Amino acid sequence: MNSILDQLNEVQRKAVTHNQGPVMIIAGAGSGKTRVLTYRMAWLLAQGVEPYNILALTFTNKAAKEMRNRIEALSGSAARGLWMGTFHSVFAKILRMEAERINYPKNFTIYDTDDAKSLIRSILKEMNLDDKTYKPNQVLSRISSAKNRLISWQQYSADAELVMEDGESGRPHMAKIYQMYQTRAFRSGAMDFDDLLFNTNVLFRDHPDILNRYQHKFHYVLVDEYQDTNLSQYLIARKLAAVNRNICVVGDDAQSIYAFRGADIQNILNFEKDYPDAEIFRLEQNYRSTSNIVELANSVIKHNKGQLKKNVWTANEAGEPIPLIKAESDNEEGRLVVQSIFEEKLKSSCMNKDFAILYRTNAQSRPLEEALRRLNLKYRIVGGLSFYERKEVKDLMAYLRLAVNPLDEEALKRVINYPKRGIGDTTLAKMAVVANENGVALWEVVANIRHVLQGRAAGEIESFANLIKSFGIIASGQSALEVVDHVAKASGIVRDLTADRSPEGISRYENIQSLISGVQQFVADPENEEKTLASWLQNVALLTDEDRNKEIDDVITLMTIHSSKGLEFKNVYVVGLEDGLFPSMMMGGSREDLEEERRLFYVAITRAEKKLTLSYAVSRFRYGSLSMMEPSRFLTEIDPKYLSIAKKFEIEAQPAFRFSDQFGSKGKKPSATTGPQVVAHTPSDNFKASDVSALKPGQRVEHQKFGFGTVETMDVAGPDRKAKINFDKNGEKTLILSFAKLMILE
DNA sequence: GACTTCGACATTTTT
DNA sequence: TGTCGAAGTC
Repeated sequence: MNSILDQLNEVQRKAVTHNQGPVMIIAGAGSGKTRVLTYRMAWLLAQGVEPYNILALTFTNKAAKEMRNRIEALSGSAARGLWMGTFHSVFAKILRMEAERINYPKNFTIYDTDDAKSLIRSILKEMNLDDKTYKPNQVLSRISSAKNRLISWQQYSADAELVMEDGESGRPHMAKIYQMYQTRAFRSGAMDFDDLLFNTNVLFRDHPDILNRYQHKFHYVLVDEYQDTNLSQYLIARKLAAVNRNICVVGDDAQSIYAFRGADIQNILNFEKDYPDAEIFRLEQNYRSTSNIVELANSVIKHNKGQLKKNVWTANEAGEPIPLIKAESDNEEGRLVVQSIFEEKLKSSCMNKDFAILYRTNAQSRPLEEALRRLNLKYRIVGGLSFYERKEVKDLMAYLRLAVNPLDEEALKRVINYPKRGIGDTTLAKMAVVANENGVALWEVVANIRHVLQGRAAGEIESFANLIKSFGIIASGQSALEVVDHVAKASGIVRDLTADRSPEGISRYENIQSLISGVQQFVADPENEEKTLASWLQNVALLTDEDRNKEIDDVITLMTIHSSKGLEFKNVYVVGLEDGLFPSMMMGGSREDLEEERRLFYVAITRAEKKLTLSYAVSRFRYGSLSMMEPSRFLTEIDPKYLSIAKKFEIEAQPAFRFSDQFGSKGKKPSATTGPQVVAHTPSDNFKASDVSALKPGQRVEHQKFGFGTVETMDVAGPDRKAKINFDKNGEKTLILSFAKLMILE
């Protein structure tokens, strides 16, 4: 075991061997974070700690899987039985064992985001609410953030402030929707992602005996990516570690990029307050990247305030300076980036898999794909619509869900008329009314349809109910593989798909086959103790990564920066560095939002080992029409000495700013000779883009970048309506209203 | 009840 | 731009 410790630097070694009491490891990008975590567990195992006494929590399946592989390489079979997985998967497992205690069926369903949205839509319809004021997405995220803060629907409706907020934003029925949503999901024997964590908290709160059992079971609790925990997760970890106090958290506040889904960076910033006796280790040596890359990243992140003190450095060589590519359009950006990859491949004889292209939004992938195809470069897109989101896969999954839990309303609605059996919307609506009136699940009505309906439709419903019941019987008796195979055929899905001989139809059929072989693999994997359909479903419901993609393929990877977290590539291209896109204009414009975007940029930069390339386009197709872009403010924050064409950037930056002239601005521009030609403006703390459809000449406005100004003239209304605005510090600018971030004052 | 067409709409990130 | 839901037609 000592030989293992030899592979660590001094701080790493201390962090690994200091295994009693609370520990926080602040791990800079590329500093061997995963290595420390895995060695720490291997070290514990070597000290004779039983694997089932160790709980390791991650955020992604990918991270959990990688850690498992690495520990197995170190400890071999001793690692078997470690409790390791995502927060959601570990606690789904625990909830499943303890389900009766909180009145859920043992085989509860896990609703994915689509199920949740569809449920919200049904509720809105039934409550006669307009889904334009109550956008399902917004409703869901409001509910989600409440649950992440452990606010039940009862507390929500009793909370004057929350209710007032909803009233002010024109959505007074939000609390009621939340209540309905929870009630219906509960009746369906279903939990959404947030419920898994919320209900774990409920379980531990209301059942001290259970909490006590797990507190004593887990002698050691490790949390990866601690900066991404939300309140719900934070409390779970804290409670579980309260007895043994052997909690070890690893994270990097500079890489916190999930505030939008409730992550609270304060959790890591306050660790020392929570555990005054905590031992803190700082991993500051970066082993991944060239010093140019490390220092460029540092020069970016230092614009954020309120960080944990750390100094990331590297002993690696300086490496190449960072090129900045300027393109006239998104298509040209694609061509230039791909061309650069092509040349780099020849020059340094890299493989395809040594390259990654990172962007802020999935929509940016298309021009890149086209360029890659033109040069015949193989690539793979991570994210986008995953395998499990395909219609045919979801259809089969819905049948399987029903086999395990017929109460599952979303699954029921999905397949009650697929394949076609003449049960239409009218009948369904009728049944829904009956279900609501009696406060029972939709399934109860379906299963007892003769009490409600007679006639042809009733006959169809009856045979559907019998089909589902027969699936249920098979599911409880046979192995997952047999069930899936049977259900695929008996449901009529296979027949429906094989009837379609078009290429798409064939590929749909192949997806079904692929799902079946997925079950086969699951059943064959010794790591999965339970081989039932129910446990497979639970497993799959929490799978989003395309873990299915074999890494052996030599392909270029395209993905969002978010999904690149934790990965590294020899060559990284960060594209679309334009204001409004990155940083995203969807963010409110507050300092916190901007800082999160900046951390996202930091994450992107630090994925690169040998060579980093940045790019932006002057114009880009968005929402179907062409829009003019300005270089990202982040580019101006980079110390130019790290850019290979720093000087050129300054010169080339001008055309980007000149575009306002093309729209007729005669305003005087500041005669700066270096840097961007805009007098910097820091948006007010309460800056928020206003609805500008009613903007009038004479009004005072604030622009995020140009500062305060007065509206001079307005174009006629239209999709690219423009306004001429005279800015106090930056002169006249003509802005396209649909893209300008303006706050109307007074 | 099934199918077609049209129109509106939204486009940030994920367990 | 493309998706998705709703209304309209057979």
